[in-house]
Amino acid sequence: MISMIPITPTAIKVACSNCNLRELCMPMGLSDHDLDRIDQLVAARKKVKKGEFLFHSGSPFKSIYAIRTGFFKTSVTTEDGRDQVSGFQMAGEIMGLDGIVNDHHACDAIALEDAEVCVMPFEKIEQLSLEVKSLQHHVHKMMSREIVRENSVILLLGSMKAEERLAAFLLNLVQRLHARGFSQTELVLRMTREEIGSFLGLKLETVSRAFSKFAEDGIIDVKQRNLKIMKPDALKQIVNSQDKCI
Amino acid sequence: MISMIPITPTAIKVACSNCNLRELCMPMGLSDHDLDRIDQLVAARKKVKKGEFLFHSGSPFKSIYAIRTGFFKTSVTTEDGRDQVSGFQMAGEIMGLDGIVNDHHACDAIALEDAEVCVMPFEKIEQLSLEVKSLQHHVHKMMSREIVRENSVILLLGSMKAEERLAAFLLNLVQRLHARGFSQTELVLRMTREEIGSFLGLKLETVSRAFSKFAEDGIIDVKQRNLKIMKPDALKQIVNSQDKCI
DNA sequence: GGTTTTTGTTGAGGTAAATCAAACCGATAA
DNA sequence: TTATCGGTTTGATTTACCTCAACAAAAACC
Repeated sequence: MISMIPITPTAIKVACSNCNLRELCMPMGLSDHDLDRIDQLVAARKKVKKGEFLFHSGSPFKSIYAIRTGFFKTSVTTEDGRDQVSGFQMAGEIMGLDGIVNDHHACDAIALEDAEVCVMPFEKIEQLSLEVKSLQHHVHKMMSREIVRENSVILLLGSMKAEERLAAFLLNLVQRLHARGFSQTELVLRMTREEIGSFLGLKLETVSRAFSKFAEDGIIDVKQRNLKIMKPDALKQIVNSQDKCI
Repeated sequence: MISMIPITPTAIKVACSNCNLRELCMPMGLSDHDLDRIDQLVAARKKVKKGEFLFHSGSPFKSIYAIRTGFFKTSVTTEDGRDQVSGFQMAGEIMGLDGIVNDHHACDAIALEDAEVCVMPFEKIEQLSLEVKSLQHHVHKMMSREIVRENSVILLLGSMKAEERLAAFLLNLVQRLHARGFSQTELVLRMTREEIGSFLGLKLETVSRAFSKFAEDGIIDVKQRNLKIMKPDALKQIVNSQDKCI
């Protein structure tokens, strides 16, 4: 689905001004002058094949990346080798912001399907932010958005049970896809059950069982990675189903 | 402990330049000129009594806050009323960055003991960031640091079991306290078992049992909120104790 | 000082999710 | 066609944590 985002394969100019994802990664309402300058932010486009790393945890931080096409996962690792998926990213989303503090990346970014990203050297962004106020504010917003996103993941991991987590995850996925012009009800899961489980703090068997349960209840229709949400409201209710007995 | 940070009660000038926490919340190596301007960032100091809110989730975002003295918790809430502690903050740390994206706060901030914070209007910060490059970079670092911190919380919640979580939590606490000049081994817990549990995604009974277990094993010495770490290495080993059987 | 309230500990039993294990499916290749 | 392989489903069993409950110990309140 993601890869169906229309791009004109000929004459791709490395420029944000004619990018159809502009409103997702760049500030709006820029003057022509500022727009010209913003175009210089993207040093290059980079293709990343399915399964390849965009960056590794610990590698030097130079740039942040905006996804043009494709789908990524980011994962964090403990000293003793445990790792966990910390997020899934789709077109228009930004990766690499966690590298700023210590000048090296704090997570791995791995493509779950063939992808293309815009490479934006962070030095350049900071340079230009000094002059284009709306860009500066946009950067702040991107980072704040990531903080808020992680807040909600923390809430999910700390206070929800298996089925609630999966329901919240699915709703979040379609919501983001819908914002990109895709269906509100149908989607293709780009990740394995194990990766979903890792993200949700569950084992793959538990994820599978939750899928089966939802399907059995007629809430969703799953066939492998193809998923159709039959009763969105039922999903929402599952998420907000904290025992309200009292 | 925290409240023992020496401050001169007389003639407190609202100025970062003579604040002993400067190196924690502000960039270093500023020229005198820039330092003068930074001093203007702090609009006011604000005292927050134990149990009071510094800000509420949903309330309009205007400022971020640097803790001068005291100890806070932040907590996030689901639609259906579940809430969870998303972090504990101590002197020199910043709160409120999650408010930037949507112009309203995304969590509650509650003082766990009488506290004092520096109120820094974010508009002012952005304004001054346009001119003081090191401040701009500092803001980016603060936000990135928060992203990385949350990453590690996600890892904790998603992949560790009860005792590992508590051990990681305690180590993180002393490490931060130590960076502020306090003991590496002794600390006073500013929060209840329930709040620790909420943060760690556990019930208070589980937290209490884990404490008792650690004490029984001679790893720590707990008496109410007073805690002494007898074997830091044992704690570290518990954190990194993913079954390495194979 | 005593009384209430809050906070913390400990035990017994129940349950959601993990673990272990087997079978299944779809894709790719021999 | 059959074989292989990664991913998925499903069942049986175990276990870590939760729940419920009683009690103890501070802290707070009058």
